[in-house]
Amino acid sequence: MPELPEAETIRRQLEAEVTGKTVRRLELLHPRAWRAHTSPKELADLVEGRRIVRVGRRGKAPYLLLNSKRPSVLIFRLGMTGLVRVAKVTRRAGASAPAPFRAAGAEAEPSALRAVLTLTGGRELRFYDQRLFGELVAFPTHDVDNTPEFAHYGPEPFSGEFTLDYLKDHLSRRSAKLVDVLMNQQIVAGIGKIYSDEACFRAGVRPGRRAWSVTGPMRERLWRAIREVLSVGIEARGSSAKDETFRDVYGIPGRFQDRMQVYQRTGQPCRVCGTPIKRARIASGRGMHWCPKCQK
DNA sequence: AGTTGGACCTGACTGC
DNA sequence: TGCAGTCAGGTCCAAC
Repeated sequence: MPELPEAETIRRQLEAEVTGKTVRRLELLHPRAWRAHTSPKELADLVEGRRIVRVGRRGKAPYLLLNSKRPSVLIFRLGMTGLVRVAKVTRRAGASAPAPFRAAGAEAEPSALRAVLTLTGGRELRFYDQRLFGELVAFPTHDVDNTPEFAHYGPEPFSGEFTLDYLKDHLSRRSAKLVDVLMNQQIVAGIGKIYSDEACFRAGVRPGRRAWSVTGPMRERLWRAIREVLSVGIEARGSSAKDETFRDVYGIPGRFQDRMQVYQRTGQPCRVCGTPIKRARIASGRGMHWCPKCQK
């Protein structure tokens, strides 16, 4: 599932690959590839003929800052299975459907192709999304943090705003489970199932605890663990575990799954103490994983 | 307002 | 072998 490390991997690669290029054309290949309140024409107007001046990321979403005479931003909401690929333009001008893309890594499912941005310089960006939870979103501004997409977001985990006191404050005021608080994008942006479970393991705290019950040295361990585990995830170029379709823009899987301690390891021995990893459901029906001995 | 649970979606997997 | 049922989770939304 694309979370902050996966989005940051995409951001870094796109920055190197497409900065300075101009979007010639946007093709939308599925009615759910863009947000419903924007028409395809509005979206195309915000993207086509504009130069990519910067590549950014907020939480789990990479975005392109575009400009010609007026600024705009194109946000990739990746949802569950969203992928962004960079490819050479291989089809002839005027052809309506892109040829299946084969990259150095695993091949993306051609039927999951939702949108194509043709760029200058013979490159194109392809947006794939198997389960259709992702979409493209654009706004006529560079003030990204104040767009409807991100206005309600909490601080970036690596920003100076995400202090220990900030985390303590939000934990103490919540009765929800810790894992739900960590995944709440309004509290801190960029954490999903994988990295919340892994941060809790690293901090030695059970993800099912009520947030207010996380007190004392646990809070500082958790605060450090969040950033450590996200840093490791970024270094590993994201996570491509068994059920995960994530690939980088070249089609290459990430390596964080090799470092996972609890996520998707139900019943397997804890790498620290050998106790079988447990799994339980949280409010939204999703799973959380923890070691019953290492985590209190 | 905060918390909880369902809906959305489809490929992979499970069990009969 | 085939096919219905289940699982997976990011985000939104309704109900309490």
